[in-house]
Amino acid sequence: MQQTMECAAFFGAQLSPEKPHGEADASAAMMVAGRVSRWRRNEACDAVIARGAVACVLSGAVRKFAPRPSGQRQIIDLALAGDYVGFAPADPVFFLEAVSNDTQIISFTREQIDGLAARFPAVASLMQHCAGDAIRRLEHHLLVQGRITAREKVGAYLTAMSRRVKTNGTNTIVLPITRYDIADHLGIAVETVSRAMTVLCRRGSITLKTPRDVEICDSSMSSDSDW
Amino acid sequence: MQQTMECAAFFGAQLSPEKPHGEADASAAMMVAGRVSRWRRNEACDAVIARGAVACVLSGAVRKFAPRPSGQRQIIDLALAGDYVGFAPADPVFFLEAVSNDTQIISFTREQIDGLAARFPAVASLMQHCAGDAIRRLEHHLLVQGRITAREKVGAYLTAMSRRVKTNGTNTIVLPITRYDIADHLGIAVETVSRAMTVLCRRGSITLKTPRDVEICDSSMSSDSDW
DNA sequence: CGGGCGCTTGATTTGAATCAAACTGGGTGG
DNA sequence: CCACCCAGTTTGATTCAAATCAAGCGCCCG
Repeated sequence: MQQTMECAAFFGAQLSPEKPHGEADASAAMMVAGRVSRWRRNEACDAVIARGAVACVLSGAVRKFAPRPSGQRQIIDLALAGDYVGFAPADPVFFLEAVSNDTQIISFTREQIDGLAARFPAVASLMQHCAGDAIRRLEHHLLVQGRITAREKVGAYLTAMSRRVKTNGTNTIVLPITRYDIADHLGIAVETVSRAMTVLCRRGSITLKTPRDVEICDSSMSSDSDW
Repeated sequence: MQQTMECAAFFGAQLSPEKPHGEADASAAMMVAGRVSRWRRNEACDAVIARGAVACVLSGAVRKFAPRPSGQRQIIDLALAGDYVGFAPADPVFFLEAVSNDTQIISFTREQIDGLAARFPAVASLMQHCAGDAIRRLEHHLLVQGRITAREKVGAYLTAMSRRVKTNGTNTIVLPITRYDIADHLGIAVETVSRAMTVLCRRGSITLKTPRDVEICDSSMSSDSDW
């Protein structure tokens, strides 16, 4: 997914979880309708999700955030390859930025989506499904934000990432974002993120090969006292 | 809305924000398809949103939460009359409870919704719209959760409620939930909520006629340093 | 090679949790 | 009818986790 991808295969896989018919056409139609754009690290790409539009991350990752007067950013959503953003009516409070170099996005206007959904039931159900995913992502994030201790937040973030990032069979993941981003995502200070990592290391819950390469040894770390 | 309501008028208003045709049929169909249930304060009504189902609050209010081992509840969503819940695939982590006596809910199965949406475009677009609303509610909640100080959280909660609750023209609102619920909603302690209220009173930002009746005097309180 | 960014660690401060206790009002039972 | 009880709320004292302030290290990139 990180490398240049086969869009057809990409949408095909998303569109046909159960129904084996019609998704080829739907996939082709989505490719034709959508506008693909490419962004570099930290570039603002918020224009692509104006007014009810929808966008899908093809490669790289994207963060949605609200800036704070203090200079902090409240990162409310992190969309990885395959994730959709922008179902809610666009709120001027939020910005969208590429997290990594060579982030590719395919975006659709509200009209395009409605048109596609009308012609292809598979697209309509994909959109429903993806809106549900977005809701689930937000709910989960809310749960993590509400966790009491900073260690739990960081642990929960790591285990969530290990589920969302491709792992090549190992339980080693490459964190898509910096410590600063993690801090803004979890609503805690960078130093606290760093300290939490250190503690988790000492406990043997994780191993840091480099700051970005994390091996998850004990996936029960997300709870000092579990849910 | 609090009293026994005219369902037809209710759905009619929701269905016809712009299109004046067909919504009468759609409204009638929704009333016939949906199952209305009635709950008392603190009753669990989670059964109604199983497996992709959708429910709409007719009167009263409903809270969606995840219990914590500590006995705390993480309230991730508060649905008032007119709000919809349950677009995300039901997650066993979450429970649904009535907040007030005489809470009425109308619930639809996934199949019912799909059927209605297929027959009535207005219903399909209503569902999209409501999913978007749910996302916005969650995003806003995430923003509030991420706010730094407890006073800001409480202030933001109050201003949000003043927008969502009917106010009879005045800027006095009746809080739909207890301090305990507010605490679990904002991820802070009851005592902290109470103290924050007291401080906001002393500052003149609000006036407490009774603990539940709040008059909003200065709606800029939601920010010690605004967004 | 210098500079800045990302990361880590240490010392200090502080806001909120926790522990503890008292007050209120509405509802129930004697 | 009154006494009691209890859920909800408020206030105070103490503790503690995380923010803040401060500094140093490694590394990539220009």
